[in-house]
Amino acid sequence: MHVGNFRTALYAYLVAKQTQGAFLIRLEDTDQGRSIPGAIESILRCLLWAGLTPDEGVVMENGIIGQRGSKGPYIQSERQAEGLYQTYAEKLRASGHAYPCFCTAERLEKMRHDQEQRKQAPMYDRTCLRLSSEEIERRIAAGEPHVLRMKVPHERTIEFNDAIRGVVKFQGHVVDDQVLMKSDGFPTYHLAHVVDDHLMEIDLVIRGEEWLSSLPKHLLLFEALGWTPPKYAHVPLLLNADRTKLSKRENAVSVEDYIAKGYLPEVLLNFLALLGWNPGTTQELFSLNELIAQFSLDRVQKAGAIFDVTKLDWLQGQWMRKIPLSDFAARIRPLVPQAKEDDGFEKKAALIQERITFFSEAPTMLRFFYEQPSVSIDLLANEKQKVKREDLPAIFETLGTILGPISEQEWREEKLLEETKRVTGEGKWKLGQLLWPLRAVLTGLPYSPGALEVAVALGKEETLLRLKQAASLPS
RNA sequence: GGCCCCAUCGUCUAACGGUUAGGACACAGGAUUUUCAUUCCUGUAAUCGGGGUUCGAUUCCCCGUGGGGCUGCCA
Repeated sequence: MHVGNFRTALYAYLVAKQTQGAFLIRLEDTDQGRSIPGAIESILRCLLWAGLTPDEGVVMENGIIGQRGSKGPYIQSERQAEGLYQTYAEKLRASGHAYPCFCTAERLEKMRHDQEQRKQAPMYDRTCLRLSSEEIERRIAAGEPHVLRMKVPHERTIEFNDAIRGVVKFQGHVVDDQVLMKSDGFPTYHLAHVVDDHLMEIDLVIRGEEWLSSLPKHLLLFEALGWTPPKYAHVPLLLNADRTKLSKRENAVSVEDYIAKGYLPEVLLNFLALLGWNPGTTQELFSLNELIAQFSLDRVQKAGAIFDVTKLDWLQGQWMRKIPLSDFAARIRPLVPQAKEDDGFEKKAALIQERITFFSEAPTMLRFFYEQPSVSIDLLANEKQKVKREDLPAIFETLGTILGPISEQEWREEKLLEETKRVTGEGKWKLGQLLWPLRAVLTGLPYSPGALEVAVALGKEETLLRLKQAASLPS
């Protein structure tokens, strides 16, 4: 699930909840060639993770996908199988709002190419609109592949009021005769959207700005079918740093990426809500319920927002301190990857770094122990490659023995400093990194982020709770 | 090329036509801290350009400029 779609889903959810409406999931899978196995599971999992549970449509319960609601099916391929879109396509054709087109892909390609050469806007030239009804019947009867195109009234001006953008106008003659039914019998998005949103009694459509230019087509279709269109809100796009449309190439754009990195659902929700919307106050931290209470479309920004995750880490820190003590250990624990028995520290450290990017200290510290011969002493000297997670407590214990009982006053800073300098060539910088986490774990004193990480790695949940209690956690 | 949308600090953004143009993140400096954390204080930093309208434009209008989206038998 793309973060941009996730934000749109959030906005839709918020409006649905604050207006006592239903948040509905419909699966738009009319392009058979582009269906990705497991995609719907992934999307629903992300929604569930964030607490955006659908009231109706395609739902997931106990990991099983099902459908709920009286206006189903909610999967367009199933609706297509029922001949639902075909019915309305025929109505449109009968009323003269659509016509069959037999043009081949090759001809269309050549046509567009020629139009571009002549510096014209690429648009269907209506060759097939001039076909006689006899010829049309004959070619259809002969089984010739064809599509159904909508006949856009060129003389019309289509005007509409977008909830975010206000009044927007289009001249009919610049709107292309969009394909409504493909030659494989599936509808295109345009037809499916109009038919389904009417049948499912959708009264508000929140979608990305990339749809704005096809809105006149949709409005015309609602009109041709004699239906009242929903309200529309076209939200601005999320952008790359260079202000182009947010892409996978330049950013981590999948919600699953952020889940894997250990960000809390509250954090992603809070972050995304504020990218393009603000309450008009100085409040920065919002729970889902607060968003439901305060969100409004008229405070959504018109300009696109750069997807800059810098603020995400700050939010993570804020929420880490905010969540209840009782939840804390349970929510942190699963973030630590299950390293294999024979994974070395390097591997483990890399895994941790990869998965918990906001705990920067621990991997370095683990590496230090791993590479530090004088600390590892005999314990590690001969088994460098075989160190297991299970060995960690022993290592720490050994360290404790070497350093003597650790107390507030008798802290063997000198010795460690000396060793650290010898091995790393650096001084206090590494020392602080090492001492505090270690001390915290060994003595149970709540202190550093490294301690948190070590405690997680060792499964010391009591320590986690103490750390949390100290309320001095960095992100 | 055509059509449509947009334009305030580096980023996210606030500002009934009248503010020293505000906040947050990031950054810099400082205080607290037996950590590179937290917390606190301070600082650097913006209205794309040009015309109007007005006593007065960030705000309203027009023209530029810049950026983006669409221009598929994809959504």
